[in-house]
Amino acid sequence: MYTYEYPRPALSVDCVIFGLDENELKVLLIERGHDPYAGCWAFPGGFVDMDETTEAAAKRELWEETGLQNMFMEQLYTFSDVHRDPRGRVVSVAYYALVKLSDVKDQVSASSDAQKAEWFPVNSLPALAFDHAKIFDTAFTRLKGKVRYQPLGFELLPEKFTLSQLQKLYELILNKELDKRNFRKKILSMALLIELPERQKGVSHRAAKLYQFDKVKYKELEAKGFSFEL
Amino acid sequence: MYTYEYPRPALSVDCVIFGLDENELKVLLIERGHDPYAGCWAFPGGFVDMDETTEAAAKRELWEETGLQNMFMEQLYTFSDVHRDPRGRVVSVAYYALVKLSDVKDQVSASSDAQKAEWFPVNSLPALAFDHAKIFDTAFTRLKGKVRYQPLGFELLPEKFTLSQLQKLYELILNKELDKRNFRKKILSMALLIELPERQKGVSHRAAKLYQFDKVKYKELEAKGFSFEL
DNA sequence: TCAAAAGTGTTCCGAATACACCCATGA
DNA sequence: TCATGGGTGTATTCGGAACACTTTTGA
Repeated sequence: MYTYEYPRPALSVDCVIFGLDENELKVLLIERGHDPYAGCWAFPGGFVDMDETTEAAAKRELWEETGLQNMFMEQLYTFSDVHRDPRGRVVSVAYYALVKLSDVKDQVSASSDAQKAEWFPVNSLPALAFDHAKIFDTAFTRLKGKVRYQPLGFELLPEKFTLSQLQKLYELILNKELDKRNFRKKILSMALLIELPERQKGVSHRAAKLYQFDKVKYKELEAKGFSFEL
Repeated sequence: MYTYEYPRPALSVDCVIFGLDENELKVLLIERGHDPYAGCWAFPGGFVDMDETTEAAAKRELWEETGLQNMFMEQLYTFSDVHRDPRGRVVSVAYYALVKLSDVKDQVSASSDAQKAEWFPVNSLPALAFDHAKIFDTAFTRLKGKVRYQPLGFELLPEKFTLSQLQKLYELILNKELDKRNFRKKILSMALLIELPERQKGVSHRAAKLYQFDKVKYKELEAKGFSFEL
């Protein structure tokens, strides 16, 4: 057996979780109960066990701290500044995740009894612990970049959504207005949306058709070289 | 002072270094001198010291093992499979780098006395140690994806190059033929190439004009929202 | 004079953009 | 009946794709 006898940095994970709340993009933060940075807000995270991958650790921590699971999650970047944690050398592998906030909004506050968890609009975050402001910037930049050529948007919407909801989502993330007719033409021309035999309910105006993203078809097309692009 | 008293995975870095050799894209491999995987080829890499970032570690290892420095380098992905290293738990932060192979070809073999370093065409790699085949796939996929919307190609060419060299490079990486006139039109229309008052020498056909990439101008345009795209 | 690569414009087609009005619904 | 958002088509413009011949050079 071979072993390494050098001192090792500690290894942690952190998760930036995005959720769409009505007309605002939000992220989930945890209020730290003790030092360092007691009272500060931080992304959920923790240390990696010896028998789990970093991705498994990220999912476990998320489950433990927020009760969330089964969302879209992807590795973001590994942060290794020597002094990023005052307690000593900690290298952190960051992930970002997208959740259908409409489905889980109550769930989060209910299950995070020990710690205070809260959704904050991406444009008005409180002071963040460690280098989490940097992690957030990296995550948000990645999301903005990737949403244009990968169908990430659907991970943030409910299963059934209207075209206006979809458009608003893109306008929020890309931070620019889109033409309604052109947007619809383009998104429908990809033939990746299933039109449901249902409509919106309880709105005081004409009810919009509901659509669903056809994940199966997307996977097929993707394998054939098709690339989603907005 | 706070400390963590849990067992920690070891933390290493690995570098996939791409170089363009005539009409082939190659990567640099090191032959392993001892177990595990003695005699196998692997990407240069090593363990992260307590007082350096992973990026610094990657650059240091590269310098120690190959004598290379000052090349373009970017974090690729962090690999954390529990059994990726038979010696125990090792998490590795992988980087990829691009070098102007024409400038450094001899340098590498000269400085890597202790270990055998060799450039292999990306399409005929030997068996690789650990999960390095997976790391390579990730790196090559990233390169192919990123070269289209970031001016990475120039990192692989000599300072002064011809448009044909540039085109061949893109054809190699994207693995498809490009139309000469359209390619030139497009690349010149970006106005990011400086036409030098020089030409190719020693060729038995009409000598091509030499160009240089205008990095300064690119940075300016990029800051204004311009995006390179081939 | 031959071989080999450099260099150069135009036409065509499809996609992106810009743009304005009627429809359905609940209050 | 009014306010609110849902839903639809066309004309124009711009960029991408296809395509072939002349020029220069050294061997």
